[in-house]
Amino acid sequence: MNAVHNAQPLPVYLQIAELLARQIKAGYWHGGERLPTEAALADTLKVAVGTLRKSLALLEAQGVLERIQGSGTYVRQVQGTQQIYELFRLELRDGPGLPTAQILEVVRQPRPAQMDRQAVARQAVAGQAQASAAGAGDCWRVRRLRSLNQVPVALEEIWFAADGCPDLTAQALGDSMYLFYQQRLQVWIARVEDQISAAPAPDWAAPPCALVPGACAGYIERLSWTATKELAEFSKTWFDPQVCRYTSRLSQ
Amino acid sequence: MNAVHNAQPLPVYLQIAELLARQIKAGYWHGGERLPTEAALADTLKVAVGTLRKSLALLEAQGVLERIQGSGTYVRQVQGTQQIYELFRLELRDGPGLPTAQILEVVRQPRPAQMDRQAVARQAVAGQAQASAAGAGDCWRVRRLRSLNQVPVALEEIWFAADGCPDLTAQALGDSMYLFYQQRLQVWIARVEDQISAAPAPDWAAPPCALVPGACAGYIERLSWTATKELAEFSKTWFDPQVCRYTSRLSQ
DNA sequence: AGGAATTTGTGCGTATGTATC
DNA sequence: AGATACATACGCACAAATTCC
Repeated sequence: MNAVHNAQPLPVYLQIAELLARQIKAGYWHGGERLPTEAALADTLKVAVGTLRKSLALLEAQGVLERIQGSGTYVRQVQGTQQIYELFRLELRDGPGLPTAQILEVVRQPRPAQMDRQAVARQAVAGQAQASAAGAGDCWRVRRLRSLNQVPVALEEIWFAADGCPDLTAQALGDSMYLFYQQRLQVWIARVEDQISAAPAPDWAAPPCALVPGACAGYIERLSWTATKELAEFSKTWFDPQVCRYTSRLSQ
Repeated sequence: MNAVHNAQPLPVYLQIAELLARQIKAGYWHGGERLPTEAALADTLKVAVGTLRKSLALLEAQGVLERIQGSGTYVRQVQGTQQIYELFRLELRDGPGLPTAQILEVVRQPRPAQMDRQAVARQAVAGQAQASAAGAGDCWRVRRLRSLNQVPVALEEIWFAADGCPDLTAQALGDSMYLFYQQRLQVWIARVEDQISAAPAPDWAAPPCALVPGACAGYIERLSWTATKELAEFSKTWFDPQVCRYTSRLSQ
């Protein structure tokens, strides 16, 4: 099964979440403001209240909104861009900033070993290891410098399958890899798993990033899956713990 | 407003999630196994399908279950203990292990500055800074050594308000602070926010933990809130990045 | 202080779409 | 192709928290 050509429309609740996030980003709703009530919003957006609630819950989990029972739904103070597509979770120490990216290098490489991980639960049941399939096809490896509010904060190394994307130049990649995946590869990232620890910065670390090769840095490994549960991306991120932090919110 | 005496029953969907997590921990459902269908489970548990789905979604977000459309709901392979109360998110590099804790120290201290943070969204609207209220009451500071499968992996420093808990000894604290909060203080932790970076290990680091004072370690700061949005806990965790990682899952 | 109105949280039930087997 | 199982969407009733009068 290839990753190309599954250009299905997004579920309504994701469209709504995306719409609201864009409106907030555009300043239509400003930080601290109270949104209309669920009933009013659902009415103007022509969706059921339950559907809207799912969108609002998602935006709350992402830290875009705060919902207070009996009071209302509020926009949290500062916001970055592209809340939905952008699963970037690094924030400056005084709060989220505007994320941008600068491409440092684009090369073609053999698929790294970390992308061979299997889905654990199914494997144990289905028995047959559902064919390691694509095998060890080539991957694109992209190196980027990430900034928040123009401040360089992290270095990224990203791998994704080269099939479905025979040619790739730095110009084709924008600030958001997820937007690129969706618009150019028709691949929608539905789930990510991050593992955060600390590690020496890579040997290609150099100014203008404050990281020094071998010096201690925050370190993130990310696996991203498509809506069809196929592994779509593997990335490593080294960030400067003096300047930014990884933020994770969980509610029950 | 004090934190004591709000012993309200948990919402049904949390009770169900708790029940399922305990059954899995007890081995009633084993790793890789497929659970009964939503309809069957909802029927035996005497709840509506929608309510059960909320429980299953929560357990999936916590990494306990994996749900596959058209196939079923599966138990993920290895599991720690107390999935619901325990929001511990450190895992060994080969997967989650059984978490335990050893109390190193319990002392009474003035409230740290980090616990004075305000709810941003409301503040901007309500204007009046809703009374810094409790002011700078005393806190208990607990230091613990955390292990996974008997392997020491992290050091923790935890603060929580001393009111409602005038006396505290190491014996009164179990392996799970959240269980302690719930059973002894009647405080239910509903939401946590973690910020992960890297930092030098504290000067009280010592064997049997592999961390060395001043050496680079993974570093987590956590704020925990009650269901009534009151700040309940502040903690710092230093972990050995050679042995374990912080794991964060997000799906849309 | 207190009660009514407002607003989100919880729970229930149903119908339809889509992926898997 | 048919049966099974989860995903999405709709709608309603009541509880709980907040706000306003």
